[in-house]
Amino acid sequence: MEGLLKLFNFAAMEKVTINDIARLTGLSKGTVDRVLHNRGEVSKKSYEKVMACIREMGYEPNVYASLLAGKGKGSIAVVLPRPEEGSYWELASSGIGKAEESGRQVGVHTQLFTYDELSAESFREVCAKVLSSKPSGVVIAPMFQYETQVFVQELSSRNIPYVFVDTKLEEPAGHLAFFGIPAYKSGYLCADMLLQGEKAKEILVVRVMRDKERSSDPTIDRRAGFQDYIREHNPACTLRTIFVNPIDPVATDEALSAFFTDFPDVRHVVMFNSRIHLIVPYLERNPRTGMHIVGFDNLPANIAGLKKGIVTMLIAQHPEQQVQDAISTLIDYIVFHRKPARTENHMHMDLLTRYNVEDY
Amino acid sequence: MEGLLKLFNFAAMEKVTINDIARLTGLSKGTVDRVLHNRGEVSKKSYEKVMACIREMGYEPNVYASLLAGKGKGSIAVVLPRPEEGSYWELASSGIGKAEESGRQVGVHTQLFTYDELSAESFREVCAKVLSSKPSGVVIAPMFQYETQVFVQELSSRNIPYVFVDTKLEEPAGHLAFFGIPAYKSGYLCADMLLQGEKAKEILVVRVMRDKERSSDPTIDRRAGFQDYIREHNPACTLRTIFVNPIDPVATDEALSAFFTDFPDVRHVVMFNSRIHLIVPYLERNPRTGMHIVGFDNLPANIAGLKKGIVTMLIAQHPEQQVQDAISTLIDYIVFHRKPARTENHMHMDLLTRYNVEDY
DNA sequence: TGATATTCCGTTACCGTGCACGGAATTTTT
DNA sequence: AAAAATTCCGTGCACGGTAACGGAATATCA
Repeated sequence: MEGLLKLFNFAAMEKVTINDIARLTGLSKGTVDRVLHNRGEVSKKSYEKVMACIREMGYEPNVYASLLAGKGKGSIAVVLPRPEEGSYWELASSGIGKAEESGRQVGVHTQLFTYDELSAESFREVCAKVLSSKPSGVVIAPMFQYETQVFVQELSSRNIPYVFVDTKLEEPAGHLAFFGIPAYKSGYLCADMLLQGEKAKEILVVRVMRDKERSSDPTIDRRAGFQDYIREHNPACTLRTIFVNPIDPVATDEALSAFFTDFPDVRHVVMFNSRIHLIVPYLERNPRTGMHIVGFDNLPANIAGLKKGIVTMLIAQHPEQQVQDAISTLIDYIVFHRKPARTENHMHMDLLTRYNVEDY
Repeated sequence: MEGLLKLFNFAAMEKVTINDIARLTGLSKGTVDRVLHNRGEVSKKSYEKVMACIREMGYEPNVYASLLAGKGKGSIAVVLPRPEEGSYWELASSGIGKAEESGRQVGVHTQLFTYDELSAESFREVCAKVLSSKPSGVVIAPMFQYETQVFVQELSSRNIPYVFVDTKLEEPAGHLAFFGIPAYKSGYLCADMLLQGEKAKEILVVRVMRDKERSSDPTIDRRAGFQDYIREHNPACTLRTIFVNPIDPVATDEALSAFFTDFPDVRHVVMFNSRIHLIVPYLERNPRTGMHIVGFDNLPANIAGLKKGIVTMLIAQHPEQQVQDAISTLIDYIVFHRKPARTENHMHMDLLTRYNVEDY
């Protein structure tokens, strides 16, 4: 048989079909199909023969024929924090749209599930909903370590593949892939971009006050990376922190005003979350020359700040790209049975200035 | 009929097939297929009826069925300058690989044609070869305005779609799309990145001497953008130019050495082509502190210079992405009959530093 | 008017897989 | 050993579209 197969392999060359396998093994395509999807009702002998032949001939199923013949391929659940208007998570959600398009063609549709990013309880509820929707794949932006752990265990036991975006669990889990940026490094980069090889005496770090329950927060690592850079390259520099209230612009303005009367010489400002736009209105009304202001993420409001010339640079994580890639990866896995090239995908940290932001 | 169709449209909702159209028009799917690919042999009356019905029902062909039934879809020719080792065009060529993968699945294969970027004659020869290969689509990186003009006219007359990368013709042509970065703006951006809001007294502009025949050169516009930025933001600054020989490292070192003995205070260096790596060896052996060095393109050698800390920043055009997008666009058009969203695609100018270059 | 072109259109056999159905081959039961 | 239960496997249709083939309807010619 060996010889015969080799011969055939050479002759057929291009594309081996299920019929070829059937003919070569002396079985029918029905049987071949059964072993391909190993759904039983095949004798051990036949099974081995078919498997050998498949390997020998390098058979690869024709995806298009399969798609044409098959029914729907199920749905993909995307689990994200509930997006507020113009927020980071709204940007992330927007990635679903494009992925949905390509998914629809292969009979996969995408469903968004959102939870309150401050409440582990709401996350648990949403997980239950997701499970009862019987998805064939799940994309998760995890905020709560423990709850997520429980959730993915359940997914594993049901053989449902899942992909993390933005953050992943600390313990190595059975995730199909992860898409995000390295938080620590992004902070390091941020410092480099802020200082540009110069020295600064003082830097203003603006933080938002939030009593959030979430247990994994990339801004913590980001701040660590930033501080390490300063320690290494500019140890004489002082970091001065103020807190602002994201839902109270007046208080924010007052806080900034107070700061700059106390420290009028500060020229460098940084924020580690996606809300650098919060400080734009104040600086627009109270312009200061020679400012270097660096923030994160390509939110519309941030980009507006960039174009106005208030914000010097944004480091973009492109969350929309992350969820898009995550969904594509799942589709590839579910429909085409292809595993992603890499499990951990550290996405490129994009640097945005007023001069390169136009072209996306 | 109007009413009936509306009704059906509502009822069918999800996916309209060619059989539905046939049934609704009282014709056979053979006829419907003929109008869909307008290959004649259909009476005007039937043609109109089918077209109306298609529009009414929002019919979209099932790509997978089509792919399954159809034969090969032909080939795409990619016309680029012959890549030297580690050059810009080698990077561009590498984009073919990934596109080839997705193309193969739909029965389209990609073929690379290269010409000598210094010889219009060789370009003409290659064009002839391309035509005789009867491609169903062409990607062109044009160097010679006139010859390209002639070539695309020929393509047009044969109804072969073509896409430009890197540069396009000055006169609006019938190209399906263009992928590249805005040259002038990239120079402007480059100046902004080099100075970072500071002032400089002098800037070294390094150029290569090449007596090339090519008639469209993006580095010219790039230099213009750079100069305009300087004029606007830093008019007191002097640009000092030296020329280096790309194939003679020793002479390059001497030129740099001579320059820095004459002007030891210069801290800013820029090159407008993709060869910033040429000056890396000298600066590695003769380190100077506080240097700001900006160049273009993510060539391996340039990235190495970045990682060593010699080059401060690279502005990447990602030519590999450009040709990949170009090929995808052609495939979309040839196979799926979809036109690209935009004809002119100004790609994002990516800013690379030593801290964000790791993750591609 | 009958013969011959020409235009137009329906039929049909694929493309490669998925899957239901029923039947043959084999084993277990009585 | 015949009947019943299993195990195993082949057949055939469906999926939506392509395109060759040949025939019906109409137009053109003698």
